[in-house]
Amino acid sequence: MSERYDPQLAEPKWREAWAEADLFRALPPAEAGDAPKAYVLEMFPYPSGRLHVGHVRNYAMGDVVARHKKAKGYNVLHPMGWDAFGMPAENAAMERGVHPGTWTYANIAAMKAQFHKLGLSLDWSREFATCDPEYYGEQQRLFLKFMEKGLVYRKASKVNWDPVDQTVLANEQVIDGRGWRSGAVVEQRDLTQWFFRITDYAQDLLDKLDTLERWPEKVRTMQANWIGRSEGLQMRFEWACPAPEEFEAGIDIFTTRPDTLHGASFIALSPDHPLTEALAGRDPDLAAFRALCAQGGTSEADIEKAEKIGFDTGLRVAHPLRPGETLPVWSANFVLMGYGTGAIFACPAHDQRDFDFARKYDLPVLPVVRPSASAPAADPADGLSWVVTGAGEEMTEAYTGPGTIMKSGDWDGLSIDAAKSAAIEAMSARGLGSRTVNFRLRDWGVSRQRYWGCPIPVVHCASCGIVAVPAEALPVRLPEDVSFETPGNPLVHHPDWKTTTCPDCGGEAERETDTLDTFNDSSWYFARFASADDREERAYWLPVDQYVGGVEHAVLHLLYARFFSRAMRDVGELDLADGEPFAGLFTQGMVTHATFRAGDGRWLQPAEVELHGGQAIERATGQAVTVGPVEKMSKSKKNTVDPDAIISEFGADTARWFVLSDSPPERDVEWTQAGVEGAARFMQRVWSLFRSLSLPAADGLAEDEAASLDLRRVAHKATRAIDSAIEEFRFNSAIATMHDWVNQMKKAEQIGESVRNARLESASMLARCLTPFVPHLAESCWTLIGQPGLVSAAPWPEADPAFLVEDSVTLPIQVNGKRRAEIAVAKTATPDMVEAKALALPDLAPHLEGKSIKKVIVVPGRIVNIVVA
RNA sequence: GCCCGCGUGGUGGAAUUGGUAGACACGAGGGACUUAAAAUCCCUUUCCUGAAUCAGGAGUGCCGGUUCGAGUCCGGCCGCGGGCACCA
Repeated sequence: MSERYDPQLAEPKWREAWAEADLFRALPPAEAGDAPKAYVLEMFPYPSGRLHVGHVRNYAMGDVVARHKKAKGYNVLHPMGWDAFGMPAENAAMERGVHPGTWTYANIAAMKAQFHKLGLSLDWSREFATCDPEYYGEQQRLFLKFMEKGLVYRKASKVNWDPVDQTVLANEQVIDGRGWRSGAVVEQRDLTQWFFRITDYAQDLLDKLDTLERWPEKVRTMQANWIGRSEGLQMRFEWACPAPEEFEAGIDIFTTRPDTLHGASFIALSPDHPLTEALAGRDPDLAAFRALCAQGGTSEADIEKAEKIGFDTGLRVAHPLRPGETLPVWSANFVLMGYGTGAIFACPAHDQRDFDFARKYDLPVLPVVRPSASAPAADPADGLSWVVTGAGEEMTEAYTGPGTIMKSGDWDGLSIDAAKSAAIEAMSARGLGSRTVNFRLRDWGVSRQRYWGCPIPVVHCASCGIVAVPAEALPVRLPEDVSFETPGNPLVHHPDWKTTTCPDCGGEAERETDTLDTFNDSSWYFARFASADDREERAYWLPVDQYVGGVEHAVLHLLYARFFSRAMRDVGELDLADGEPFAGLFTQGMVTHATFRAGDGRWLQPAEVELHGGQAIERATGQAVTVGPVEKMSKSKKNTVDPDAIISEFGADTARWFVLSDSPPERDVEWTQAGVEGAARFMQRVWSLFRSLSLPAADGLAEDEAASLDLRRVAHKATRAIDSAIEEFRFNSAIATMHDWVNQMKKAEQIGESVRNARLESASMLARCLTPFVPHLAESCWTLIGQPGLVSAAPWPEADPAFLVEDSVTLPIQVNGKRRAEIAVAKTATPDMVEAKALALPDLAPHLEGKSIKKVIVVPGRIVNIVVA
């Protein structure tokens, strides 16, 4: 038996043993007996071709949870698959002429081999790729069910259009107003697109966030902000001038500040408002204004820089509460068509945007809220001067704080909240409006003009319109013979794929050429893992008990999946009462690395750099290297680390151990060579510990009972601490405990044979605690001390409560809150006994001399504090 | 601008309900073993003061408060990170 542990020999051997024993296959519900179920899932990867270290961290975390649950007696489902549709495959096709499917499946094979080397406890029997026709066929069936239920619709919407690639781009793909691939200036186009009615569930998606107790607060907040509920008044302003054609009824607006209605000074319409559009048809100047507004980019930076511009339409509406007063109707670029009604009433005194606009166009500023109830209306000490007309020189910004209503007739003296209610009541009574809730959340546009995605399973028939593809004709398969020569959607250019017949009338028809946004694919894969087609088995496994993935999916993926499981439930496809797919969520941090830059500005790979003390030197040239900030690993900065290289050099266990140690899982961890070497050293240290126990025992030595008891205490306490640390996702703490445990075992090794039995017991427990983290090493150690079978199949060690409590405790003694001494007392000592013993301590005499004791606080088992004066 | 989160040694971090601040690890320094190196093992490592394995003082971003006792709770600042953002 070798003195050194060799992961290259041991790791493949144990993986074979696990495969042979079929250890990680989830049991069907009927075979699970009394075992409770645990569905552990990590976000499945996009098959880019290479695993990166971030994946290693993500999957190592999931594996700790899955293996721990298994050891605790759960029937565990821990599957893996591939999020396989998407742009990179098409890019590869365009750049290298390889078919997206060929490229994707080759990548899957390569990555699966890498996955295998990590020793994860995955049930590969449920593997699939979302580009498998069986998978996307099922997705098409769901799409049609949603359509039947009215959850799908088509409408024209503005999209980012790349005129070179001839495709729609997501907002993330538009960089500084240009397409990320082509570099062409992106245009706004109106296209008819498919949408999912996610907004139907807006309220429920918001409400149920409160029930997701095992989700990070941060993610819940982000989703709540994204859904963006706001309550207010939707009301109508009626004309005080000849009404424009087709808009005779007036203008509907939405406001969250109905309390400021008396301070209204103008109406602002979005440039995209139907009324603006209609008026522009007759007024070239307004048309030019609209064109000007459309020019601005959609990026955040553009919006921030954009100056407020407006156009006076010349129309006027009546103020509903101030007889005889009228308000001008403007079109303004800061009003969005996509929110509320696309029109607002502006109260410049109490809204900064309205204020800026009013200043620019010399519109009235009419304050109707004063900051404090007591201050007289015209008191300059209020910080506001109550200018009623003109440009409001005295106000430098809008007042949006709390206060009391004034200059508002009956509402004077009311609080803002009371005035809001009064306004809503008043408008309801006049039949002009009502309380309304608005959401920031928009319906989900799912159309993509792409080849490598799930085809939308409908046909367009000249006489029947849009017709669903019948169930027996699913899946609608992507054509294999496809060309990427022409820019744009290959499905449109394909010679005959889209040509078909109408399922209803049998006449000529065309297939829909849009494919589904790839977020659809990841919105229900967890249900598919639970079972391909058995609803009861899906009900058994769902919801996912522990989901693990990156925080970058906090909104989109996690929100879409929550929508999908509700929609699936409502079309009778899923038995999930509250519609929540993920009961527990953990978002892990990234793996970062220092960046290195040569004198001439080239980025250098970590392997090209040698560190000497504080100095970094380029190996090839011997020149000094600038060590840059620690950043997320990226190819452009060359600060990536290849997991394969690490595994070949140190083994998978070392890589797993390193990415879980030191930093708390939710935080970023910095990859360092020294840290990896430290992890590798620890593997050897553990190995030597077990090896010394595998040597033949010396005879005839009496047992050292006190030392044995100490060691057993260490083992049982550590087991307990590791157990709860894993359950609470404090893997770094679990690892610190194991370090400490091993240090204690090393000390016991020096004591030797007289504590052999305790060392063996401790080692057996340690091997089982190590298993979720470093399973291969744990197997080798388990075998080394003669334990039967596989430790991966062994139950979690029981911590005996008898060893968790000490007979005596060491209490710190404070005088006026400062620690001055400590005493050892029996666990059973009463506070009085502790107090008496503490006061008698000679160490304390100098601190008590000449002072009177006012109080003695004894917290049993914790601390003694003597208060003196 | 709005909404979250976080500030602890040279570094990553620990301290779970207010109860010995700095566990554990990395790095650094010193030592043992060795012909030498690797490997391994041992010691030191928050700061300041002192006749210095001891004693005293300070210390968890800053200022203040509550408490016998605050890294932890409260108020106000400062700094960093993240999310959203003409959302009416």
